Amino acid sequence: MKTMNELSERQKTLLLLIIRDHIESAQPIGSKRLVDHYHLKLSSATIRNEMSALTEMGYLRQPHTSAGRVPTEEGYRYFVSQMMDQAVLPETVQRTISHQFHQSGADVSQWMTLAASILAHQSQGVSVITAPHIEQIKFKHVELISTQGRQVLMVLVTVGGEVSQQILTLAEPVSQERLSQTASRLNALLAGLNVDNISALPTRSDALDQDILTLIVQDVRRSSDRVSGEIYTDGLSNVLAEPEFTETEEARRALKIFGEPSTLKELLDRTVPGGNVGGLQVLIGSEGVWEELRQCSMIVARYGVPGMATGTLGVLGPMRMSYSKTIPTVRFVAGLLSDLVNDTISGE
Amino acid sequence: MKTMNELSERQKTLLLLIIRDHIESAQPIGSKRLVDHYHLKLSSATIRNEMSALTEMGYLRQPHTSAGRVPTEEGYRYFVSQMMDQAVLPETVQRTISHQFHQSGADVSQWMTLAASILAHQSQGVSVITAPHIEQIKFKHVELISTQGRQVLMVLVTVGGEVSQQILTLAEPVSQERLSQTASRLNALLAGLNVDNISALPTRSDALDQDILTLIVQDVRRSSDRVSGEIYTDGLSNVLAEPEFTETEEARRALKIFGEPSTLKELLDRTVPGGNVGGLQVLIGSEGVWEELRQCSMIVARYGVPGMATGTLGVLGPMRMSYSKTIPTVRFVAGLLSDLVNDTISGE
DNA sequence: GTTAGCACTCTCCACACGAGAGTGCTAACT
DNA sequence: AGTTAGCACTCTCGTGTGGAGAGTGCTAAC
Repeated sequence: MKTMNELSERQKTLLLLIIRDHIESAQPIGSKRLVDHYHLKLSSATIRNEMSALTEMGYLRQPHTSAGRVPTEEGYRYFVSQMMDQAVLPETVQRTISHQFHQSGADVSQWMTLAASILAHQSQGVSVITAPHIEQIKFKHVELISTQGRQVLMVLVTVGGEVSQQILTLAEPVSQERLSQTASRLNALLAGLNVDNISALPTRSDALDQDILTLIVQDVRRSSDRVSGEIYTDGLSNVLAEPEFTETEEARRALKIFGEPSTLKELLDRTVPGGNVGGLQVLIGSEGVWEELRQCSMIVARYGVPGMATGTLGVLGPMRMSYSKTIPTVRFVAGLLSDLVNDTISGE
Repeated sequence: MKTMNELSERQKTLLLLIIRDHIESAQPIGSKRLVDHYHLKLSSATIRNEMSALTEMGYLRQPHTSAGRVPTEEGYRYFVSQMMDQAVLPETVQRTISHQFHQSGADVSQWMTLAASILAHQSQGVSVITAPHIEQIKFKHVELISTQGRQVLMVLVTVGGEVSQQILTLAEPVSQERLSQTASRLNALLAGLNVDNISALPTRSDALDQDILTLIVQDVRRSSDRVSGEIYTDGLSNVLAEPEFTETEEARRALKIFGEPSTLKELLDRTVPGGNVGGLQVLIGSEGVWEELRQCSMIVARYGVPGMATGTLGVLGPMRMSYSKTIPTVRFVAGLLSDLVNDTISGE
């Protein structure tokens, strides 16, 4: 295959046409079909010549000698690079989506669920989102609540509004009053500090204060270390509807990945190690990091406020997915979520 | 079919043997196969006669004239009723499972994930668990934390240790100091009360106190109304491995239900409306409430402390699932979770 | 009551065969 | 030189046919 980049104008149109048609119909596209459907001013023979050339160049492929053409990974890549910038979500859709977000509560988990649902529905693929994760965690508030005997519930709030809770078991029972005093002392001491600041503090004289302080550091450090937040997903059943997954073997392999949230999470983590917010990444076929997903494509983006709180969202689908719809949707939703994160971080 | 309950001893053994074999092999069982595998002191002809009788009685079925026999729903039901009480999880497995729980953190969500994973793994089916849900919610503690401008984070703790958080937007900015005062007044006032008690309280003179109070009632009421807690699931890919789901149409329908957490939740809610803790329910085939799950069976149990906090756990699999392994596992895990819930409610 | 024997039925698999779709090539046309 | 019509060729897919194999039910003998 000669990868010379000299696609004639006609070859370009033809290639895009073929890919578009194949994305819709899921079938190999033949020369006759092309002339029939789109009234081109060319004969099928001419088109055959061009198709032959495109095949030679590596953009198309024949499943077998007497079938139509199917795009190769290279073909899809060209297709995506062509429509990448110009693809825009229709006004009406944009407004519908925004509307849904404004109707939903101000709760992060509701946003995530909604975003996952919208992405899955629009793209007819599987959507995956990680909750926004605070990158530089700053302490805001701690609360100690005695529950039963030596058990104490510690609620830790960070500047971004993330809340983590943990049940501690103390060496001996402590009154709620003393717990409250400890909490208020620590609140005064730690306000606005990050992990490193806190670790650098001198040891406290009060034993209880010091114990709690240690636990706080542990907890904050733990959530700093996590690469991403909780995971949300939707649209699993979409993928089973696609004809490329009729062979059960294929479906089984894909399901193994789509189905288990833990795998999906790892997939996202692996895929966008340090991607920039705003950028959109389109991984086609074997470009992806996962062996089992050779047949699939993935569109991922990071959202949030860099340096503060970011998350990842993406859509996973067959290589033959509707890029022209999915790409702008992912882009739009990422923007929307970024705005929401920005609002909650910096007040309104 | 005559449903006379007069199974001879020999028919009983034969029926159980056939079902056990079919659960393992997933294939219709013929008379010859039976004599070969299990060295019975009978000829294939005699077995054929008995099989014919069992078919007549509705316990077995022939997929087609010249195939072996396959259990009917009735057959499975008989099978389950026979092994229900005697099936016990091996000591070693029990210990392994307990061990895993003791190794994990003291966090509810970790317990759930672990339980789901264990169930799925042991049963080779799809596991579903709802987090323990407090039935009679009692107020324990509220905390108000000013975040940015008019936004306030409200953290609400109930007696069971459940924590809910919510972001409020007040009419005007309020100092952290005033928020803390309001919180401590409300904490003194509401300690140990349930929704109805709180609703019955006279209106507070302080406007801010009253506003927050109203929000607390709303929040508590909302979580009281939910039938069950958050849902956890695992083992989706197991089900795709089963031969009965090789026909894609079948698989697709099942996936539509297994795949979306919301559907699973509804399924559980519908299935165990008022089941008692400790009891185990086995739903075989069309006994279930879901049309699409005619081919499936479900084993569900409730766990927790009745009247306080309960949840549901279950395993969904093909009708041909390994009941003898799954039933005791579900029972054991339910007991384990009940103990854990009991511990966190009543201290240790 | 049990068993051996046998005819019968039905599935499954392999193979062949024709229809259909699509191609590549050549030769003629503009 | 680029485009087109025509044609032979190739490959898939659906259908049909014909054993081989498995399992049954029945009958007659033990």
